[in-house]
Amino acid sequence: MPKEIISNDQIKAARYAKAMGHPIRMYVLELLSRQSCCYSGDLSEVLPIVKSTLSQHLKELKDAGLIQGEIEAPRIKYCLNKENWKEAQELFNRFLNNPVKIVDCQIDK
Amino acid sequence: MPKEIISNDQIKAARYAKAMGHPIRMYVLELLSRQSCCYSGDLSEVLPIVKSTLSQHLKELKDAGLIQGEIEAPRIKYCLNKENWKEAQELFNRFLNNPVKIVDCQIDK
DNA sequence: TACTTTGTTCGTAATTTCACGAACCACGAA
DNA sequence: TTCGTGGTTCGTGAAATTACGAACAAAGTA
Repeated sequence: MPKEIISNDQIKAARYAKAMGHPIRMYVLELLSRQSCCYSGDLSEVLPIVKSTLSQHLKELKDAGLIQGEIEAPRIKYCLNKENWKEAQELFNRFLNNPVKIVDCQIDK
Repeated sequence: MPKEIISNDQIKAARYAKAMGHPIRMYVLELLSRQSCCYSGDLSEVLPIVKSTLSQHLKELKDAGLIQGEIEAPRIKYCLNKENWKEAQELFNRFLNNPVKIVDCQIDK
């Protein structure tokens, strides 16, 4: 949709950011970045939303490529998608840790 | 809205992430992180959207606290909101650079 | 086979987002 | 005062998001 002025990295970073743009999804991601995996039922017990809504949030994280589910008996085990998580880390690290210049605008007129 | 299970930091990070969740806004933020400031008109010339839409995106970034505008003659100069930008950096750095554990779930049953 | 557990999908409703054009406002210049 | 210039706000649609409950599906257990 946007022209070539917008880089692929910016589009990718925006997609990851959008997936992170909800407290519930942030919670899940942070949990998975510390705990390696979890089950939807465990989340459902703790979070203030019904399971169908949680399922939707998990689907969004999955569609964005940030997590992945693995069938395990009656349950489904969720973990980070390591590959894409790494990509997101790199994109955001590069983006955020750009040293902010103090020089004023080029266009000074 | 969410219970106490979700931390304030997660809510804040989600708010920043949401603001970053569009390629246009990503573009603006990345520009400002390299260039210290810019004018809406310059962006409008380059980006494939009309100026009213751009204005909306800039407002979202402003509302999220990531940028600020300063009136300057006929134009408005936009820069990063240094304070909040720093906060976002810290939140995301902490969040993203959590070393991913390889140990399996606690709940192994 | 019937029951239970675990999650997804469906249908619905309220809200928000995204994009556009038209109208408007502030302010310096003629 | 009138005219540009530069942006914002308003009004409007189309589409996406968020949330819920009900219904459904898969797979192990009685």
